[in-house]
Amino acid sequence: MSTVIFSLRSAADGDRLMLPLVRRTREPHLGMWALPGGWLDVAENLDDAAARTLAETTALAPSYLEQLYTFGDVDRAPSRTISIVYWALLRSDLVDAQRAVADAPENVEWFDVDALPELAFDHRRIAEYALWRLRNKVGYSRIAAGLLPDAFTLTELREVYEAVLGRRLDPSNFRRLLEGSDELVPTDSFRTGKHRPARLYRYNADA
Amino acid sequence: MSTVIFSLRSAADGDRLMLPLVRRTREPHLGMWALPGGWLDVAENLDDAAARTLAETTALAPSYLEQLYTFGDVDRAPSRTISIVYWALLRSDLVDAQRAVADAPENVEWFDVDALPELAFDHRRIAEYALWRLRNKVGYSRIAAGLLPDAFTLTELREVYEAVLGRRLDPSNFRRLLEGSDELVPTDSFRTGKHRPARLYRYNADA
DNA sequence: CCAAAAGTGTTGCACCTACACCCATGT
DNA sequence: ACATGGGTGTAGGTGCAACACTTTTGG
Repeated sequence: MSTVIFSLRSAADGDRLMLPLVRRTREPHLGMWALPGGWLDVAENLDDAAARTLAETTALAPSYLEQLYTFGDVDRAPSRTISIVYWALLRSDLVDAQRAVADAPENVEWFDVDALPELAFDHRRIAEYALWRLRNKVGYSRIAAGLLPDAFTLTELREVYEAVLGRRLDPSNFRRLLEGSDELVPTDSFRTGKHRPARLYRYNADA
Repeated sequence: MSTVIFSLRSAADGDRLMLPLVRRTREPHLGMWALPGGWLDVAENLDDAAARTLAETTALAPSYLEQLYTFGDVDRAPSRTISIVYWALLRSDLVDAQRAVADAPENVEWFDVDALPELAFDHRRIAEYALWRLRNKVGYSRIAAGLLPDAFTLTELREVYEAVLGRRLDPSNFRRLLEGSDELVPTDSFRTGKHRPARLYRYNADA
C-alpha cells in the first residue's frame, strides 16, 4: 500500500506542487527514492490504512484522500505483489508548521513534481498517473481547497490552481467562476498586505 | 476479484442495458445473486485475471475492460477480504451469438440495470458505482462502440447512448456531434431496412 | 501621485439545444 | 402517395476567454 502525497511548497518562482519521497532501506531497490507506504493491517479498512501509513511519514492528517489504482503486474517485483495506491492532499500551512516543530524525518524529502528523481519499482508511472488525476479533478471539483488553510483570498486560490495546472489563469474570469458557484462563501475578513486588501473566503461546507 | 459486465439486450421497449449475475453456490449468501468473479492466480496480472474470470462466466472476450475500485471494508464479509473489481463491456451481437450456440450456463442470468434483484455482500453498491462510471465515461469517450458490432448506423449508436444514459437524444445534434469529431469514419455500406438506407460507420482506429 | 493588486464590465466566439425542414426509400 | 426514418439548416442561449476599465491600498 502506497500513497502519492501532494502539497504546495514555496520556491523561488512562487509555490510549486511537490510530493514527499522516502529512501528505501531494504532490497530490492535499496537506497532509491520511493513513494511512502506501509502494510495493511488485518482489521483495518483501506481508507484507514492509507491515512495511517501517510501519517507515519508526515505526522499529519490529509485534507483529501482518494484511492488511485491497484497495481499487480507480475513483473512489478521479484514475485507479484498487489499494491493498492492512494493519493492525498496536505494543507501547506500544516506541513510548514510540522516542519517547524519537528526536524525533517530521516529519509524523507520533498520533490517538485516536475523534477522527480529516479524512482523504485514503477513508482514514477504511478506518481504521474496521480498527478494526471489531480489536474483533472481540480477542473471539476473543489479539492484545491485541500492545499490551503481554512480562509484564503481568491488570488491565493488561483495560485493553487496555477501551481497544480502549470499554467496561468485570468484573475477576473477566475473570480467570476468561483464567486458564481456556491462553493465559496465570503467572510468579513481581509488579507492586508502591500496593496489593496483582499477579501478572505472559505469553502462552503454544505454545497 | 469481481467484474461488473454490461451489454445490451433487446426488450419490448428497445434495447436495455443489462448485466449478468451468478447465483452463489456456497456460504455466505448461498443462493443469492452476485457479481461474477473468481480468484487471482499467482502469476497473472490483474487485467488478465479479470478477463479470464469474465470469460469463465460468459465464454466471451470483453470489448472494453477497466479497473473499477478495490474494496476492503472490514465488515464486508466475516473476515476482511480484498476485492478488486473491474467493469467490462460486451458486444451485444457476440452475446447473442454465444447464446445461440450454447445453452445459457446454469446459475447465470441477465438483469436490467434498473431492476436488479437483491445482491450478496455489497455488490449492489458496486454495480451502481460501475453504472455511474459507465454513464460518465460515455459522455467523454468512445466506449459506446464496445457494445456494438464493428459497423453500425448513427441511429444504432444513438440508441446505445440512450440505453446507457437512460434519456433520449436529439438525432440531428447527435449526428453532428459524432460526425464532427474524428472518432467515426463513414463506410461505403448502408443498412437497408424498412425506410431510407442509413450509412454505416465504424470507429476510427487511430483517433 | 504612482505602482500594483482587487475587483467590475463588455464583447466576441464556440458550442450546444431545439426545432423546422428537405430527402430517399419500402409499402 | 405517404409514412418513416435519414439527413441538413438555422436561430437562440449559455458559458467562457480576452481584455479594457475602475477602485483601493501602501509607499
